[in-house]
Amino acid sequence: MKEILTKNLNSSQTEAVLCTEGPLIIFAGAGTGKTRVITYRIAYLLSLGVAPQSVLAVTFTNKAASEMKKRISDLIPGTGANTWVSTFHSFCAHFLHAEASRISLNPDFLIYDFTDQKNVVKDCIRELNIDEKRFKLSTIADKISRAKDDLKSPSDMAAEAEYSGDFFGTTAAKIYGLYQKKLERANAVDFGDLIMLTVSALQQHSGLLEHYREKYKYIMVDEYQDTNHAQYIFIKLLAGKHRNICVVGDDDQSVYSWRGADINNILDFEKDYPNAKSVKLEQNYRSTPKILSTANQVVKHNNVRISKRLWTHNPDNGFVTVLKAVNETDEAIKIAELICPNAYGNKYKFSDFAVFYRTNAQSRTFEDAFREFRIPYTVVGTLRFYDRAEIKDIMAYLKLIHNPNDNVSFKRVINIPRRGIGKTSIETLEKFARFKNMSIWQSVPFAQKVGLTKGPVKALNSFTQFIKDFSALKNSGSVKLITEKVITDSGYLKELEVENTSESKIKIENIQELISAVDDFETRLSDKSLAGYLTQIALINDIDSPDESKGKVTLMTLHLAKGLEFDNVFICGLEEGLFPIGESAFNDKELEEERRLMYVGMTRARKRLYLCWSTERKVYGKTIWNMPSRFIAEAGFQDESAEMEQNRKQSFQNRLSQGFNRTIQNGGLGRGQNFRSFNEKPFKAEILHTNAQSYGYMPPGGEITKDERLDNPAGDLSPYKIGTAVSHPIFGRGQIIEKSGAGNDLKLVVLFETGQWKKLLARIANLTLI
DNA sequence: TTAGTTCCGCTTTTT
DNA sequence: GCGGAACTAA
Repeated sequence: MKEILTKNLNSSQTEAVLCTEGPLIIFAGAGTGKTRVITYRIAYLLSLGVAPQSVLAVTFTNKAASEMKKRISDLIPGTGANTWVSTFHSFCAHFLHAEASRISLNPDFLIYDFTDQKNVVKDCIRELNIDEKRFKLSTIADKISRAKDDLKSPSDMAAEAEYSGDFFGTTAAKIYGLYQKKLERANAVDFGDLIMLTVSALQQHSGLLEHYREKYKYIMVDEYQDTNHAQYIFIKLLAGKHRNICVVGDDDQSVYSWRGADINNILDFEKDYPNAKSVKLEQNYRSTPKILSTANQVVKHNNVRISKRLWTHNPDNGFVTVLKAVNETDEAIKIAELICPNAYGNKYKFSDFAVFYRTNAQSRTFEDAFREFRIPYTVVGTLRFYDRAEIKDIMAYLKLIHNPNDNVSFKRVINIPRRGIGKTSIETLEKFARFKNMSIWQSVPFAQKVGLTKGPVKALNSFTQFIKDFSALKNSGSVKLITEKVITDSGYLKELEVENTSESKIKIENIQELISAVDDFETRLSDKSLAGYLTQIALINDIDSPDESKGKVTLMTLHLAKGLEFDNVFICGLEEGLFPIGESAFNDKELEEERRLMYVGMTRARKRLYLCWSTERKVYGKTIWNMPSRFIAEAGFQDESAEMEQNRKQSFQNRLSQGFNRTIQNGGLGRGQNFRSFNEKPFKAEILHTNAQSYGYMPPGGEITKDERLDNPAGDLSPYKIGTAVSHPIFGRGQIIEKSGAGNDLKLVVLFETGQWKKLLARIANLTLI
């Protein structure tokens, strides 16, 4: 086994793998083979005879967990599959189910997501007669979540606020208190509770703690820089006996402090475990030296970090460059031009490109431009499958069948489809329920007594009957059957069919997809119960969509980019106020987190990295002028941006004089389209996501071939086109990105592979087409 | 009760 | 400039 390891690992990776006993911290820089080290380390442990059941590996995302599981069982077929690899939340959910009786918890608990949480908070704020304007839903819901991340109860929060004379905090604590009561009454827990309840169970029941400590002799934590206080304590408790704890992370990639992550957990690991061994993985296998040194240069500006320096043996064949645009549309067009099929002599697939931005709102401009340029793209992460209204509706029915006391779900579907049960009816009923300390469901029989009119009473009764009719199926029938019955018998599907709009058709499609996801769940998992399904869904917030990104350019926020890699990366909107965002530049802590986010983005690039900014940008419908982001200067581009300003001004003038025309001849739209029309929102978002094949443009497999090159604009007979790859006797290979003038006066702006930009007179530049 | 209209206020979002 | 929530009219 040792030979296999050393053959496939470098020396520090090997060192980390072989160190199995005692606390170990692995500082794993971007692209240094972190997952490889974790999986090999587990494989090595098993090869030493450690029982797979006594190894616990914890991650943050389901994606990371399943990836790790797969790689372990690839490495060790058979026993490898028995190691316990899961997310923090999923582990705790299992724990709470298993130990429910010991800690007087009803094991049928539901898991509330953030939307559910906000709904409960809303109820609390109204019930307590608190000014909704001053105490915003999401702010309070967030504050409650952060409190749980810090293992703070409502009274802890109240005491703290009291002490510091914080009125807002005092009120928030009141809301938190009521919120918690409501959750208990509905037999629901939120994400924060999963961890917090587990921690307190372990703290209060020494028998339990002893048992789990003994069980998990080896513990590994991935992305340790993202752990919050509760998770930190949880791990500390579990590892308290054998102390074989190995954490892996990169403080430079800590970008979730706003979600409670505490970077000090990783920075202080060696203080917490004084005899800890520390290994730094610094050899990068992903990026070119130029990209790495630039990223290093940027992150070096942070004060709070563990010093490290990434290096690589990779060939130096890429570049980092700055792209300056005149406005956000121009930014998108310039990027589209670089991506469009002419780019780089057909060397790349669309899926080799990624566009990162700080805020989701920025994606729209790119969607418009890419559509115009016939560039297939996929926007990652905007609206997740299980967050769609129609899916949440169906899920609410299922939750209600499982647990009728779930007020959030009750209120969600009581009038969907419309049953004539309005706001006032529900409010009266809810008030009564609250007074009697019962759920809305339990108060339905008293509807008439409370003064509801005939119609609503009748509708309420038939609704509760409808839910009750599932009671037999609930325990014995398949979840798929229940789901199908809900969809049809509730009239939900019917209403969508009658609506018959493009939106309703998509909703129906999504519902069908939900059914196949349920089917998938039933064939894959051993726990086929409704309860099992609901837990599963609460913790896994997306369905697998393997081919989603195939042959498409990826658009996403920088946060979502963590862990991924692409040959060509565009980081956009690099402007003060947008990235670093808002007021973060005035707060060292926040600024450093923004800078880490920049570092994360930069280190995603394998070969080419573009730092893009725009002098002018529309924000909330108003045009604003921004300074270039300090991160551009920190990356060492003070001079270039000045030089390029000249080029850009010139090129924008040219564009203006050409009336922004660009003709696409072999795409579906054969006519010249004016770029101004971008803002007119030509299609619905769903249509934007259709596979590019439907345009007759992308061949299967997503490879770009010569035949699909964009043609010349009509009437332009010059061989020099925007996007054409050329070679220069001195500057080497490059690509035309701007052109102006004609004939003897034809000027070209060429972006060379070295990253340099040059404006050349075509007649004397001696360029050759390649 | 619901449909239509106006008004507000906007980072990031692993679970 | 857009979406959600709150208000208003029927």
